[in-house]
Amino acid sequence: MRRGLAPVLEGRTIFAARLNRPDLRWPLPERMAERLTGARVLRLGRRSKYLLAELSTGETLIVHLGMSGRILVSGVALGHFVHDHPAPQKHDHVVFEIEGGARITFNDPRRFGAMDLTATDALDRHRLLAGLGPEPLGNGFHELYLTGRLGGRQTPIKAALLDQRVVAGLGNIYVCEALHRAGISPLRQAGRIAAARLATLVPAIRTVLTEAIEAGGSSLRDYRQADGELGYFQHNFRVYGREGKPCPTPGCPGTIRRVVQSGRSTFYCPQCQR
DNA sequence: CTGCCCCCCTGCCTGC
DNA sequence: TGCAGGCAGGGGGGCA
Repeated sequence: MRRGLAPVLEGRTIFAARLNRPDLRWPLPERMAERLTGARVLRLGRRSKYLLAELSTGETLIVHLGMSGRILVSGVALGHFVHDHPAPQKHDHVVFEIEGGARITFNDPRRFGAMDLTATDALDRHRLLAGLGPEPLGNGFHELYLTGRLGGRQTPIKAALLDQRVVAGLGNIYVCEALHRAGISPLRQAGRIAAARLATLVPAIRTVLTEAIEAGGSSLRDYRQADGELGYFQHNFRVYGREGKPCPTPGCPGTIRRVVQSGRSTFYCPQCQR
């Protein structure tokens, strides 16, 4: 999402912001439209699943897509196509008009998404960002860190990896996929994973994320890239959503199972994940 | 602090 | 055709 939006946002001024309702998951920030209008986007960053638009006003706009959120760019050339402004859709909650003709529309049927505005120099202390663990693709995420962080924990590894304080930015799909690649059962207690297996988990997580980003993400129902195109990593899922299908691990006779852990679906192969 | 459970909300699909 | 129930890429908050 960040990669798709950066070219149309970075260095550009926000000409207008239209709020079609006062809240998403939480109330939108006080006077949000006024605080954004006329601001230039210096840089579009990301931390965990939060998009961070650093503004010339000294504030940063924080955006989270929740489960069903989409951000759509129209009115400018993206790749080979000029995407005309589409007809307004139900659940278009926030619309930005950008210098250069781009329109950025935030659409979110379930409204689990969120936006906030906060002083850039206090960004690290923002309540949504303060407790986050290391970035899985960054230097702070490695075997030693993981061993230390998971040591003694009784919770299943699946739940631990979904805990954003342990590692930031992993969701249900990518945790399932990474555990399968590492040969670790999602049911296994986090504190009781052999060091050798934990060592494979770090590269497994990195590989899954890198491949998924390269594929433009995973489109199941709602997700679209910034240009409206579908992501296609869903075609590379090895376990997610594949209950009853044969395990794709070469030589593995297993069948993918679905179980529920802390209220979320887990998909795994009981044969090759231990 | 840990682990668990509920909740926020809409839409879509299945089965009866 | 209608309706109930289950499910969905997240994550805050309350509870024991």
